[in-house]
Amino acid sequence: MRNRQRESEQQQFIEAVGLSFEQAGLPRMAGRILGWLLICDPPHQSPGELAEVLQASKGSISSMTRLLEQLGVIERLSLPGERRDYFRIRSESWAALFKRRMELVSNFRQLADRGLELLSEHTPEQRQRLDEMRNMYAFFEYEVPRLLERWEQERRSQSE
Amino acid sequence: MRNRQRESEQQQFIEAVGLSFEQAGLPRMAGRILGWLLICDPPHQSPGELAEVLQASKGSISSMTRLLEQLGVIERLSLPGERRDYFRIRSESWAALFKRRMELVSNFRQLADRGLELLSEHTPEQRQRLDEMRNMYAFFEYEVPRLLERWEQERRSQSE
DNA sequence: TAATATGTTCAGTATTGACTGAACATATTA
DNA sequence: TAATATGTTCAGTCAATACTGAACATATTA
Repeated sequence: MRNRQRESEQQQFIEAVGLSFEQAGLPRMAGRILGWLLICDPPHQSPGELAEVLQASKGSISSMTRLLEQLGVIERLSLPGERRDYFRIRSESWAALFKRRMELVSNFRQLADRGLELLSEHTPEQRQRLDEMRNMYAFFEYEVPRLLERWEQERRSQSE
Repeated sequence: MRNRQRESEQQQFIEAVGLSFEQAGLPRMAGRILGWLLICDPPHQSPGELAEVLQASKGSISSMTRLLEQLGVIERLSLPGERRDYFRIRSESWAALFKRRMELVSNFRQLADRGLELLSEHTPEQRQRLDEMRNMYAFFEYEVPRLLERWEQERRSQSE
């Protein structure tokens, strides 16, 4: 009966996902929820179950699931004949997260443009810093969505 | 004499960069420093000048410039015959920042692998969530460095 | 050597925001 | 209707950390 060991490994995995989420700038508890939803059986869990497994308050589970839902990472699931709600990971979750992150890139490109307006009367040398910033973020702003499309295509052909 | 207006616009730009930096998970003051270094004249500034313009303590300037230096975003500059140090933006700054961010992608791919080990005895259906996560992050872990290379090439050909 | 100019360290403060837990809402069953 | 089961809201707590400011370090000039 290696159940203890297995549970401990699961807990460690959950914490690791939590920490990574925190590094990405999201609340740790949101990461913990996601960590558990990645390995739990069945793959859908009720708020109550989440609170118990993660030893968190119901309030925290409620607000973090709301956040994850808004981010497009999880979805709510209601089963016929059951009054409880469930959450599970959306299949597009990671692409959704990635897209959200890419908004920052667009934001930085806009900042560069704004800076260039400020220096509109200045010499090319003065503007070079902002030109480089702008060019690079514009490049990624254009190319990353294309990369995502390529990924979607590959995924589609994989699942056939 | 529209000097007041100009200064106010500069301050607003600095704050905007600060806020964007904060959204990206870095200290706001680091963003402010970068914001000013993007538009200042001359493009290099001493810690003292930074503290004055940004109305920040010398301590904060000292630790934030250290951080930005470690991140590869700015570099220290000492001019002959001057005892003061200066900071300016590195030309590779944005690529350096971007690469740093991409470490998170690699991290998430590794997490997915770790999860898959935990579910090594489970059915393909059970493992699907983690498979998708792994596949997507592995895709970007591979492709984004290629994109960065393409960018470096374009940049080189631009500056010729 | 003292006086000045410059920069760093670090202990302490202040602020932000994640998280808790109790009160409240809603639905279901008896 | 009361009793139970479930979920949300929100005021308050706590911890992490960005930032300040004073003490300290270092270098330069007189």
